[in-house]
This record gives sequence, C-alpha cells and structure tokens, in this order.
Amino acid sequence: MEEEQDTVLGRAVALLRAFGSDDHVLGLAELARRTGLPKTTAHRIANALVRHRLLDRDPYGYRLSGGLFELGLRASTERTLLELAMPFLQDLYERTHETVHLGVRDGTDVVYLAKIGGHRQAASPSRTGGRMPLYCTAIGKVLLAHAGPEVRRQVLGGPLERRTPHTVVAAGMLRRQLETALETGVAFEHEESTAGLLCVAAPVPAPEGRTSLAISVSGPTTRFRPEGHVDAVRAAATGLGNQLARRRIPPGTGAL
Amino acid sequence: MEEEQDTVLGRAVALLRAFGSDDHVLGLAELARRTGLPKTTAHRIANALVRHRLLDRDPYGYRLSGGLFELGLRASTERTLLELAMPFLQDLYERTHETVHLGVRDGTDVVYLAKIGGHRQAASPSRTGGRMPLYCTAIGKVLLAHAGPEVRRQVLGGPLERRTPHTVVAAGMLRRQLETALETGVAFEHEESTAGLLCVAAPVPAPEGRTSLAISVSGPTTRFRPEGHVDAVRAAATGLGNQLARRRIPPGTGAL
DNA sequence: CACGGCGTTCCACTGAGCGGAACGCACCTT
DNA sequence: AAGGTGCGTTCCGCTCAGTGGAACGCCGTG
Repeated sequence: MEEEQDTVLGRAVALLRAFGSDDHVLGLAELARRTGLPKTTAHRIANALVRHRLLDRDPYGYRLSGGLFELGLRASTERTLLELAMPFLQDLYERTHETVHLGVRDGTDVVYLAKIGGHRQAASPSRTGGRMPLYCTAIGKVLLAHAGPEVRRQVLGGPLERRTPHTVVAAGMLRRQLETALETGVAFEHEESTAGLLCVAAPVPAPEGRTSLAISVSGPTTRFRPEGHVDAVRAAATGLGNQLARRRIPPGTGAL
Repeated sequence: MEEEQDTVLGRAVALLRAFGSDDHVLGLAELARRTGLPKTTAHRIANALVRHRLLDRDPYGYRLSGGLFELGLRASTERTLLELAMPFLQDLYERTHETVHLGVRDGTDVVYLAKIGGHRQAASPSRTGGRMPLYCTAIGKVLLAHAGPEVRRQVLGGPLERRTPHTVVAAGMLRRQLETALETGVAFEHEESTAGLLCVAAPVPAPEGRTSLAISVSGPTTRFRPEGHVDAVRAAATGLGNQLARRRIPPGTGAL
C-alpha cells in the first residue's frame, strides 16, 4: 500500500484505500497494519473519518460508508460514461440473458464499472468497482491487446500467476492470443480467471487515442457458448463507441 | 454547506462535498466560495486532493476523480445491497421496458441507488447518486408514508416547494396521499417533480424496523400508464424484501 | 488602460496533529 | 488462577504541517 503519507490527508486516503474490494470491515489494528501507521494515529484519523461520514463504525470495526458511496457516484466522468453505456449493456443483456460487464483499464488491471446479471447469473466473482489483472480475463485481454507497448511489455514481462488450471501463463501463448484479438476484434476467456466461467469481450472503439473500455458477456461452462455471442458483444461495443464519439466523451484512459 | 471544518480533514471533505450532484467541474474560486474557505487554503487542500487522486484537474477546474468513484463502489453495505437488488430491478425492467429506480431515504431526501433505463427511457432528471425531496416523487412518497412520525412532521410542516404545476403543495392533500399509500402499498407521481413524467413506486418490506427502500417504474405521459404496472412494481419490491430478509441484510436506514 | 476575477506564490506564526507510554478489557493458553 | 496476547482507548508534551493575509501575473471585459 505505497502512498505518500506524510500529511493527515495522505494518511486518511491511505486508510480509505486500505479497504480492498473484498474486505468489508476492518478493525483498527488491521487498518494500522495495512497502512503502516502507528495504532494511535490510525485511531485518531479513522475516528475523524467516521465523524465526517466517510467511514461507518459498528462493533465489528470500520467500513466504507454510504456517504462515500454517494460521493463516488458524483464523479462526473465515470457517471456520464455509465449513463451512456447502460442502455447498451441493457440491450446486450436482453439479447443474451447472461452476465454483462463494462470494464476500463487502469494500469495493468481491469476495473469493472458495471455488471448486469439476472437471477440466473453465473457465479462470477467480479464486483462493480473490483479489479482483476489484465492477462486472465476476456475484457483484460482485449484491453491489453489495444494498450500501448509499455503496458504489454509490463504484463508479458511480469510473472503470470496461475489462477486456475486453465490460466494462460506462457507469455508466447498470451501474445498470440492478443494478436488474434486485434485481428478479430474479440477476445475469449476459458476458465482462466475462475473455474467454470467462460467469456467473450469486445473493445469499445475510441475516436482518438487508445481504447480503454471493453464490454463482455460471460456465463457458466454448463450452458454458455461464448462463440455464439460474438456479434452481440461487438454490436454493443461499437454502439457505445459511436455514442461516445458523438458526445465527444474523452477516453477513460488514466481517468480512473 | 455546514460542516465541521476546523481540521484539514474536515475542510477536505467539505471541498469534496462542494460538488453537488449536478455541477461537474468547479474552479478554485467557486470552490472557496462554497466552502467558505480562504482562497489560499482551498487551493492548497484541493491540490493535495489532486495529488491523492480524489480530485482531477483539467484546464476548466477541478472535478471528482475516478479514484473516488472506485472507492465509493467499495462501500460494502450499499454494494451488497445493490448486488442483491439488481436482478429484481432487471426483471422489472424486462417486464415493463420503462425506467426503473431503486431509492433509499436519507433524512428528508431520496437518494437514488440505481437506475435502469434502455434507449427509449423517459427524460427523467434523476441520476444515480442524486437526491430528490421526499414529497414530490413516487418513491419519496412511499418512503415518507413508511417513515417515522418525526420525518413526516418535518416534511409536512416544512414548506412544500412547487416544482411543477402539478406538485402537491397542500399538506392536507399530501397527508391523504400518504394514507392511501399505506393502505394500497403503492404511491403515484403525476408530473409532480418533472413535467411529463409519471411514476409508481412500492416499498421494499423490511423484516424489522422501518422500510427505507423503494422501487419505482416511471415513464413519459405520452405512453405510460402507471396503474398498469402496480403489480409488477409490488412484485419486485416484495421479492427484494424477501431476499434481504433471507440474507439478514440490515435495513438501510441512516446507513447512507 | 483600468478594472475585477481568476489561479498562484511567499512567508512568519501557531495550534493541530503526532506517537510513545500506559491502561482496561476480552480472549486464549498452560 | 495466573500469565500471555491482541484488541481499542486515553493522556500528554513536542514540533512541524497547516494556516491565511498580502502581493503577483494573467486574462477577459467595458
């Protein structure tokens, strides 16, 4: 958790960021440990954050508050992006009735901006606001393929952690997949991040600069055939792309 | 913008909160004005916030950043609530193909947690994370009807601002509408917050304590008949209510 | 060209923030 | 029962991060 934290503000932000996308509630000690702050300091600042309604407190510890949630939703760029994107995701869901995702690239991660899934949705571990490494998801591979050479080098050079028996951990193999992704305009995932999960993703074309958004449809191995949804995903992605271009929405690169 | 702001942290939060749900980008001077901070101080803190990626800066001024957006999405209570609610909203949308909202009560406001609307959605001004007063929307009236007596008194006692020619500004009239809302389990809005907009809402039943969530369907006067969707909304709301009860999700009261 | 409003830089003062030490408490071992 | 461990909390004297008035340069506008 490397942050500049020599000022109250930095420390406060560090405390907020200490909450990963999976841990909901953290005790004071854990918080102090993660941020590397002295217990006392963490205590003081965390309580101040509670006072200012950025954190909630219950007997079990601290958690990010609804106030923070509300504040986050006001971030203009992401919000207008979402508002424009929703109808397309919506349509895609209705055509496929499988889980639909919208993701942005941030560094070597995907951040999921939206997820639509009905009652019968596959047990995908993704969560809105959550992160995944680029190399092992369909959205990730699409975005990686369209990212600059530095990012590709960084990912292909770095270790490719095996997350399931099917994760592509050979850089050569991955590189080839990225090539075909560029050619065909879609990427697939076959249980590479999560066992039992298949996925197709297409990049949202950006007027200028690098694509950093992608849309995907995913479903369980039991019934889902990714190849069957290629056209639908592509349509949604290009539809959104056109919409964004018309509205002159800047590409989300680094925005997040 | 009354906040306790005698500490850096308080001031920082005040700066973030200075961004209303409608203003995207604020200049330094405007920011200083809204928070009542000296220009210098606002400048220093705002830049610190930029450094910590809670604000973005472009030639036009400051805006809430994607980092803040991401952070907000991690707020556990709201997130799990949303994850449980989405399928129901989804279904409701598919049944009606009109704009669907999920709202919570916070004080005398509704806060919209989710909005689903396809391409043909009505021009409702609501935005995810946005607020509306309780007295003039369907969701608001439902929530008001189920709120404690203090809240009712506060709203009915306070001035009812006329937002359109159809806004119910007579306390007596409003009170009667709340009664029928309690009896029938749904509330309507006929262009009371926005011209051309009709809406039905139903409360999400809470196992214990006060209901503070509601679901609505809305559409334009041109084609939308709220009465026709009563059953669908009610079904979605009780469905979600059962789900929440089963999962023992605490009621969202004051959570936000 | 003077004016008002913007964002920015400088700098001397001071109190908000700091964190080590020490405490009470609820669990576990032994 | 006695000791140990990890938790959240309180106290308090030191000091440096945060403060904000003054002053500056840069636009537009009347």
